[in-house]
Amino acid sequence: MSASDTSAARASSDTPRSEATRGAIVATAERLFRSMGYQKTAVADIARALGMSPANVYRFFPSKAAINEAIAARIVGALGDRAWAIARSVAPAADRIRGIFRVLQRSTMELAFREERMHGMIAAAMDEHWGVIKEHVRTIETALRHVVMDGQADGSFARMDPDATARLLHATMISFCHPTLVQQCMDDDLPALAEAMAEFCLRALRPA
Amino acid sequence: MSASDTSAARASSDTPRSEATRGAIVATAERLFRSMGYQKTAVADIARALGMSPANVYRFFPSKAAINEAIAARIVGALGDRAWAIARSVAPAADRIRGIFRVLQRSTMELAFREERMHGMIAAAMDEHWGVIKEHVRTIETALRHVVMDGQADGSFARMDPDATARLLHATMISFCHPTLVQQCMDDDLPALAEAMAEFCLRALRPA
DNA sequence: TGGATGACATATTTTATAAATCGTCATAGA
DNA sequence: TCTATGACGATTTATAAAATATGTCATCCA
Repeated sequence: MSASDTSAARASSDTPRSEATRGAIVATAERLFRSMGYQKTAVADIARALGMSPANVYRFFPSKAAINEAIAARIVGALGDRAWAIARSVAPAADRIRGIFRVLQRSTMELAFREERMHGMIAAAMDEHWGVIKEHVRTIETALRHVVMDGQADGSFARMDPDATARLLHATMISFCHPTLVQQCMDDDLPALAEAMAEFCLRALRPA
Repeated sequence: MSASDTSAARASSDTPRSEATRGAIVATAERLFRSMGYQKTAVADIARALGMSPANVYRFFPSKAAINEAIAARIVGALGDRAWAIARSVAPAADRIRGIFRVLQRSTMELAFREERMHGMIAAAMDEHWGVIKEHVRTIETALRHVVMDGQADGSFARMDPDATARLLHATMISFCHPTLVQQCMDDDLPALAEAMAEFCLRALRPA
């Protein structure tokens, strides 16, 4: 659901065949991006790995940037999925907030440590306003709003504007989830900050 | 008080004469940094503008980086001063929190719009962990702690750990005060975010 | 005819080279 | 003696040329 409609070539209408080829391109590109970085891999590299001509890749993606975005969408899509898995769980709303804070912090940190290449790509995506980022922010804020509304419904959260509240919760997460910042604050104890921030936000959310 | 002891040359012990020369160098450097950017101005430019030789500049500063830091210290020092002016005022603690959030947001935004060059320098200072930044963060967090403790003393804030609370408040401000982020989110309504975030934090601070 | 390709024009990146800057030091003037 | 300077090596940065990458198109094959 997350990373399929990223304005792909659509040269051929969405036949299953071309759908599969797009998937193969994305999978191969992701593998190459992991090993050599997205800036160093040429579409010629991707094409060669798939045994096709470079020109043919452009039958399935309108540009290299579109391939970049598709991979970035997979990465942030995984984050969004984890957040939503918690948002939709049956735990108390407060625990779901804690869980989302924790999982997004941990995922971002793992990305930064174990997949520096991908981490750098996401950082670039934010610097350069790639389309996927806006979508991802929306996903996270919607998940947060979902939990906020649940908490309001069962009386554990105060009745503040759900949209505004979700935006604020997301903003508080930026300090330990934004790629640029986690790289700047690598020596800080970000997991502890995330935990403390969740508790702080829950204080703000408690009913009057 | 803010930007004087940034590890200057100290070649000559702090005679008033050399103190004045250091000030002249800083003032000239700042002017040049404003007009042509800190990376494009050579110490030769600074020296020429002052009618002295480049080598002589190094009698007062141990390196170009030290000059950069001195200027950066002036910039962030001004921010810290404004924050402290509010922190020490006699307004209710809650209003002082609001004021600090507002003034830091506005100052950062003005820097980004009206003095792009300096804004870029501060962003670089954060990326590259210049010493001034750690100092500045401490200044801001101490000012926040000051207000938090005042609020706790008069019963308007809950009795949470003042240090941890100050760190959290500062972390929430990052989303609208960090140079990199304000440049990324220039189209967002950051002033409104700052206002809303202040109210949100005050909810967290209110006593049980 | 639908799908793939080699060849090609343009834009970007890499590389090799020249220029400039940073910072040190021995020396000169007050 | 204290302050300032010109000259100098090491390192960075600007520049121009070569190489590579991107994206398009007419052509070719099933």
